[in-house]
Order: sequence, then structure tokens, then C-alpha cells
Amino acid sequence: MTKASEARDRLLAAAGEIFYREGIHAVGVDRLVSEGGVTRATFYRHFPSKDDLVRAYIEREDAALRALLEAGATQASTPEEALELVIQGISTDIAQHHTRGCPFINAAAEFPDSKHPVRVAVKAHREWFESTLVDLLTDAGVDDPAATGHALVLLRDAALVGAYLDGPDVVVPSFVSTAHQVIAD
Amino acid sequence: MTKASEARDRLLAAAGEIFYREGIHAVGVDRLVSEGGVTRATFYRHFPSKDDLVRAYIEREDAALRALLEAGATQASTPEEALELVIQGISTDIAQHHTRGCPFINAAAEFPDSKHPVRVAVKAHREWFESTLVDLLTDAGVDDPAATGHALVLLRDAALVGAYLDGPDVVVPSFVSTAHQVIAD
DNA sequence: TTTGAAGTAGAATGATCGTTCTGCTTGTGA
DNA sequence: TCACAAGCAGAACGATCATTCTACTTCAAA
Repeated sequence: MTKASEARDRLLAAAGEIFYREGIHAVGVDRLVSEGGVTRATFYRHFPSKDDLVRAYIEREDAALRALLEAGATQASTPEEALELVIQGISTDIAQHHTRGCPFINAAAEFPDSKHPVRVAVKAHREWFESTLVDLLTDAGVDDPAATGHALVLLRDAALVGAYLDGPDVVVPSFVSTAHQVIAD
Repeated sequence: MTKASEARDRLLAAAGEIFYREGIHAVGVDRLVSEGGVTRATFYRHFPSKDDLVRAYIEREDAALRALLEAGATQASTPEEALELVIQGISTDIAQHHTRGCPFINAAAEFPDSKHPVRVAVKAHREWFESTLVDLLTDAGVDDPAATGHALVLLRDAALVGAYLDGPDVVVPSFVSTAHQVIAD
């Protein structure tokens, strides 16, 4: 577990907001420390470099989505209900919080090297998300859960990107109906 | 029409390659002029600022895709055939050229301001692409061409992003089959 | 009681950013 | 012939980049 630290939490929270809203290479350490209410020394005490803060930001987004899915999984009584909760959870998440696209896709756009820690973290997130969907689809008895799971991952990508570039009002309903269609087979 | 200039063409071609492969904020003018075989003075003679070069890069990508679709449209004898050529054209384009994601989505990730010229150019491209698809779908007599056209735009987004992050071998076939399914209704 | 880690504040590093400048050469149209 | 735009080469601008540093304070555990 990461050590508890108010300053670290403040910095990471501010960085998450700014990185998502304005991009990663576009914001400097000056912005990060001033908006985080933290000094440069404190920054580099907790993160060896800016890249490490970026990786922590990606892993934080990953953890948030895992929590979202786990909440749905424990709340549901059937696999079908769990799938429905996942779809609804993603929809409200897109409409309310992730209005600037997919944090993982956006980060990947800025890091072309697939071996960079940020890209590795993005890959890990996508693999977890897909395998979790495949498990749910298998439990629900869907035909070809592997292909359906992959299709749902792509659908979520499209929904997040589309909500950013075309607006959520058109895209989110389209995502919900297409997701149902894909699951129903 | 833009004035003919070897140096300008060289610079724009090199910039297109580098921006797409490595990102936009990540590459400086030094790289652009050295890889383009052009001096700084020539750079700023043709483009008032780096932002203008970025906009030219986006518009160049837009023009290339318009050419791709127009080639398919003139080659096909029926609307159904034209749609098929579009799907196949996008597929081979993703597998062969656009292996680093969607240039428009990637650029949008780096430019949060929706009024920025780059974002305006991206929006114009997406609106043209969607309306062109809707026209084709209307000619082909598909039910609800507006919704189907929008779904196809999202599918292409997902295919480009997925091919970059998960690999084209899994994603492109999935794109083709889902596109057919959406058109068939 | 004391040691040390964690915090604040701010100066300073060298590198790179986008942009502008001075000179010199070349080719083309008036 | 000559004027001028387009190209070359490279220095220089101030600003900002990520990172490191010194100096002082606070506070909890040993």
C-alpha cells in the first residue's frame, strides 16, 4: 500500500484533474505544484519524476473503474443484472465525469512507446476490463463471450471518444442500445 | 489553392509523419525542420506558427480520407457496393497506414479548447464523414440512416483506437463484421 | 530529548521550447 | 539587367521545461 500523506493525495488529485482536462505534456510542474498546494521538494519526495506522477494518475483512474465495477458486481443478484449495472454505470460515468474522452486513450495518444510505464499501465487496465467483461458474459451464458467482451470494450472506447467529440446526448443512448444488441446476440 | 513549394511539401510531409507517430506537443520545431530538410526561416515563411502547421497536418489527413471515399464512390456501381468499398478501404487503411490510432482523436486529446483551429478542423472532418455516410446509407435504403451513420462513425473510432492499443488482427475483423451487422439492421 | 522524515519557500540548474533575426545564395519574371 | 521572393545556414531571443538545491519549520517516534 502507498503511504498515507495529505500532500501526496492533494497533488495526485490536482494532477488527475489537470492531466485529464488539459493533457499531459501540455502542463508543467509549475502548474501541478501550485494547483496541488505543494512545493517542488514535496513533489519530488513522493514522485521521482513527472512520469511517475503520470503513471500514478493512470493507476488511480484504473482503480476508480475497478471500484465502479466491483460495486455493481456485489450489488447485483444475477449476472444479467450485473451486466446491466455495468452498462448503466459506464453511461452515467461518461455523462457526469468523463466528458473529455477516455483518460487511457488520451494518455496513450501522448506516449507512442508501448514499453513506457504509462502505456504498460494502460494495457494492464484494458486487459483487466476485457477479462472482467468476459467473466460476466460467461456467467450470463452469452454465446462467444470472448468476442462479445472485446466488442464491449471497443463500444466503451467509442462512447467515451464520441461523447467528447460529438456530445454525450447523442452518443450515450447509442452506446446503451448497441451494447444491449451485442449482448443479446 | 495553396502555392506549390517543394520545401513546404517536404516540411508538411515530415510533420505529418512525426506528429502522427510521436504526438504534437512532444515534438519541437527543431525536429520538424531537421527531418523536413528545411530551415527555420522557411518554416515560418510558410506557416505563421507551429499551430498553423498542425492545422495543415489535420486538413491534410482530412483531404486524404475524402480522396479515399471519393475513389470508392466513383468506382462503385451501386450504393451497397460503395458502402462495402468504404468498409474495406477503412480496414486496409487501418492495417497498413493508421497503426498509431486516429489522427483526429489523438490531436483532439492534446487540444482541450474546442474553439482551437485544430479542434474546429477535427469537428469539420467528423461532420463531413458522418453526412457522407448518411447519404450513402440513404441511397442504399437503410432504415434510420442518421442513427446508422452515427453508429458507423463510432465504429470507425473504435476500430482505429483498438487497432492501436490491442492490435489490428483482433480489431479489424470485428470492425468489419459489426459494420455489416449495423448496416443490415 | 533528540533524531529524522515531511513539510514550506524559493532560488538556481541546464536544456529545450517557439519565435525572430542577420547574412548569403539562387533562380525567375519584369 | 535587375529586383525580389525563396531558399540556405546559423545565431540569438525570452520563456518555460523538468530537476536539484539550500535553508527553515513542524511533529511524531525512538
